[in-house]
Amino acid sequence: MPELPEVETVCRGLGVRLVGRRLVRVDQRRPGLRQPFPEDMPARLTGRRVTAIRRRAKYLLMSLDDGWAVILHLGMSGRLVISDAPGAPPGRHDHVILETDDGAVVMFNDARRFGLMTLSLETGLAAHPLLAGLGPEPLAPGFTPKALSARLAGRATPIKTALLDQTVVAGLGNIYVAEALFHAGISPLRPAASVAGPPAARLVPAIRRVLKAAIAAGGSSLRDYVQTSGELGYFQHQFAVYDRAGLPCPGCHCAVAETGGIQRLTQANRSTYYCPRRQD
DNA sequence: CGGCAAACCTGCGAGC
DNA sequence: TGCTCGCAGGTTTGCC
Repeated sequence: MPELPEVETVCRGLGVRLVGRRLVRVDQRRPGLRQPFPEDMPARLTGRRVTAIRRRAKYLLMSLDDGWAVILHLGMSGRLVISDAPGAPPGRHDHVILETDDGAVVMFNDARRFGLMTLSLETGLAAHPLLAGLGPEPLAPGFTPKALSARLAGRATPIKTALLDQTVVAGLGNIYVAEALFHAGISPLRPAASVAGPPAARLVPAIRRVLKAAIAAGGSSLRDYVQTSGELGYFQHQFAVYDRAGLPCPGCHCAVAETGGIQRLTQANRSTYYCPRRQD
């Protein structure tokens, strides 16, 4: 579910309610998710003031007033929902509950438990194993066609697979890779190395445009994802190819009977959607 | 090292 | 109705 636009949306929603607030209650309801929670996590968070919240790739980073930071990942099905109902009974998959000094309640809910929450010293974040190897932020100025080309050079793997690799570019997932490749007119089957150069000059702005539009729409809600307010995202209504196998390509303006419409195939065990006529 | 399949876990829709 | 199967936004591990 949550790729860069969804995590960015959640990050902004959390920032509004948490930055400057003190955590007065932390309820940890299981030992961990993808990995065990740190020893005594509730005790180490209780009483701390939140000084900043930012996003790196698909990770949320929450800085505390004692020099520590929370690293949080939503996995496939994670949600962070804020309410104003302290003491409300937790739901089946509410794993960690944070309460602030002004009555906000943040529920970390994750049915599939692929999410993650851990602690790191702020000064050690850059070198943290989860974060150290990440590639460039696609919305930052350093993400240029030249920079992307350098990371694709020499790679035989399909461009679809390469863009899912978080060390190539940070934050893309299955949805936005498909959408960006469509808008750039690049086949997901092309060897990554062949995208270096002129195609990368189309791909970089396509990635940026798709991500910005998705953030503006509050992300994409397919099954699990909601914003911190509980509202759905609505970028799924703007998908050109993702989850649209057999439907008409928005670029071709041809009958599905003639073109076959959007095609679905499997690459590296994930579904890929594309239009063979407009992407080569 | 590069690339791919499987594993992690739950829920849901489709088909029988 | 109820069962089984396949599939789902991500990441890591282990095997060629």
